[in-house]
Amino acid sequence: MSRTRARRLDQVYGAIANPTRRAMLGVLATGEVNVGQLARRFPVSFNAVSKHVKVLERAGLVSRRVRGREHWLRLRTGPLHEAARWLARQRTFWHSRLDALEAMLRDDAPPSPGR
Amino acid sequence: MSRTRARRLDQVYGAIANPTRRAMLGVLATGEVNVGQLARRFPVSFNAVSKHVKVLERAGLVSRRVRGREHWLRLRTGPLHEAARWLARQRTFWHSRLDALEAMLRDDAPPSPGR
DNA sequence: GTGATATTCTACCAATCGGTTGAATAACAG
DNA sequence: CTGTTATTCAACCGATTGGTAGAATATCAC
Repeated sequence: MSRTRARRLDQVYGAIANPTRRAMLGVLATGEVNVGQLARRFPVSFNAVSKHVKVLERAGLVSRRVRGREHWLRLRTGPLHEAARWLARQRTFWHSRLDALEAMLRDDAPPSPGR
Repeated sequence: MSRTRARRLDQVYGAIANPTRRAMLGVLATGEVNVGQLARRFPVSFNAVSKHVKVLERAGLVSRRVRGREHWLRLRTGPLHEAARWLARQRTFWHSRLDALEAMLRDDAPPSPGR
């Protein structure tokens, strides 16, 4: 995996690791909103929301269009596709590996059938 | 979404937001390894690896079986399935919402075809 | 027992995070 | 121009993070 792709994954997973930001993406999915509208939906300060938006923006999950004094935010699904694809790929890879391993252990020497 | 499920998502996404930990999961997929074997594969101190393992463990991605003085680690795919499923569900939901929105804007008043 | 090995625990550090408040900037409304 | 509104910027705070080093603990090998 390329360095830049890895960092993008860091940023996307880091962004959605926060419940407030996950909820923000949900709001963004209903259409473009500006920062103030977004802030009114969350029990934190305007400035905190502004910071969260910047995190989402840095991860490429949100784009910003400045229209007068208002900043309109738009959900970008590209990075989500990437993140989902990486997860799915790794998941199946890991699963097949573990299945093979389990089969091997079953034939050979079960160490502790635990869990 | 339940509180505990949300926190589990926080932990899983937080865990895989780190490239070293993602790589560790890759190693774990090849079978059980103990902490020392894992540490030898990464250019950080043994203690740093021990900490990373604890993060993965707290996220439910790794289980530990103590055998004498060695701690054997095993990849747990359950939380990964959950995380992937959540991402896939949200992704399609957001996408359909955005498609509907785009269609509406196309019929009504294109604000700026942007991107 | 002694010594080596595997691991965690404790303490520390600098950086980041999620939050706040207050000031600065810029655009609208009169 | 004045004032209000929308937003960022700057500074601060306490908690967390990713890393280190050293001490403590427990197991193995002799």
